[in-house]
Amino acid sequence: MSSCDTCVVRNRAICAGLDNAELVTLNAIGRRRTIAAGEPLIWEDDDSLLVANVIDGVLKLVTSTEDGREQIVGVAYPSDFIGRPFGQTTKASVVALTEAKVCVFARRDFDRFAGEHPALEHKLLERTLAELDRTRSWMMLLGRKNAAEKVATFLLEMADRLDDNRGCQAAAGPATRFALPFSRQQVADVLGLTIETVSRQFSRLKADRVIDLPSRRDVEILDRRALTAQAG
Amino acid sequence: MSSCDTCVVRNRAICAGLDNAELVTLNAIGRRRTIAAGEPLIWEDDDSLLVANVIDGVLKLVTSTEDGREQIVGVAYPSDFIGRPFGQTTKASVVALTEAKVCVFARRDFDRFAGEHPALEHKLLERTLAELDRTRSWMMLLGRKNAAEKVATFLLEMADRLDDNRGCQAAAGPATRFALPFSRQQVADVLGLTIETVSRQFSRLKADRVIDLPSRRDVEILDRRALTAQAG
DNA sequence: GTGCTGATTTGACCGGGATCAACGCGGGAT
DNA sequence: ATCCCGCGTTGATCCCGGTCAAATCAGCAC
Repeated sequence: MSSCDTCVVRNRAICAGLDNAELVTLNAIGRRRTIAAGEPLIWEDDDSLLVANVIDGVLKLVTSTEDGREQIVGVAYPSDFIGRPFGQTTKASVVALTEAKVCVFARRDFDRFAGEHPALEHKLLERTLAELDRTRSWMMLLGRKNAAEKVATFLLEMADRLDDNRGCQAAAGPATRFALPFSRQQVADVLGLTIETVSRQFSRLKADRVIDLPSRRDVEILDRRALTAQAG
Repeated sequence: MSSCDTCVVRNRAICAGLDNAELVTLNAIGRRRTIAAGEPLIWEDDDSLLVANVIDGVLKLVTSTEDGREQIVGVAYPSDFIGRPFGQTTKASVVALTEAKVCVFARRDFDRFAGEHPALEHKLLERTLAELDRTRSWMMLLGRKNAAEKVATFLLEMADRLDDNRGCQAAAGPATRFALPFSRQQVADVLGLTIETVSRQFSRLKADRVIDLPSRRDVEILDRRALTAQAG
């Protein structure tokens, strides 16, 4: 994606308000990095050594119990910020779901830079508050929605988020057809369900002609109204 | 609590780094307010008109579906910040669980003040990041833990948080005996369970001599090790 | 004290989603 | 083409936690 070539400059979300000299400095301390699908970038409960900026691709934030249960607690799309600035340890692993391009900063460097550039901290605060809102509405889903509502809500959010982030161009309304960056197991880990339940809900929605599943990873929303109704 | 008399000055969490003149200005735009138990301060999906600083008491942040299901998505204790700065609408209602003292700011005033005082924004960013971490670990609980694990985790967190916030004095390790600020229904709303299930888990823990329930709102942890084991 | 009211506990039963198991499909290697 | 192998789907059964109902308890007014 040519307009995303430089590491940070094009990231309007983080960089709005920074002047050119500041952007040059920020670029200087960041390092471009490509992560293969399935590769981790940050480990749960590790020292918080790096933070990063997603340029392209999708990553999951995941926590797990000793006995192997996983819960995906967040999903990072292009222009999202990942990692834990101003903190000693990370509380979630970050793993690439697709091949991902990120701009990595040593946390200490980033913290220092941020402390000296209030405009950056302000943007970061706004994003963090928005992420907190999103996370809280996901709690509603996990705690109070049934399997059908969870899957419908998930598909609608997917359509929105994947569209919002189609490269650097302007958004063009929610997508009706898209490639899921998740396996069935990962969908289950997002929704607090099992793989079998997710599969059954997908099959049911397909049988009811609410969605179509042209291939394992592709979804087409046929009846957005019905899907919205089922999201509760 | 005498050392908390002024509205903002004593709130180390938000105000560290502000000089005296700044504190005076911030105090000037805030208004002290007492909320009776059960009274709302902020409504879900409303315009974001005010933000506030908790001085004393406990409040819940709650979202609900049209059909009346509720999920508590956060709990605010003294020194916590509530409301949605830099945003048009609020995504959760805020309701006092106990009588609560808060320092209320018109959001516009607060936003402007924050924009002019990077030290305040920095503190707010740190708190928001910490809250996001806490919220994400709560997602693990909602999505992947069973009823016994949820209740055990809840009691342990309660003991920690209530102790951390005993007035303005220093913490003295997690409490073993405390008054729950929640009704059984509210515990259920935090954990994504029903009131009956919560009650049964409490009864079971009492029968197993892991906790004691001297009265409906009081809890005493008799066997912290066992409780920790059950938290998963 | 009695009676009222709402919260909590306890019991009986049921169902949604988990679990266990078998099967199908599709893409890659050869 | 065939064989794998991992992912996904479908079926059968089970059980945890929800639902409905009744009993009990704690305040509070009088």
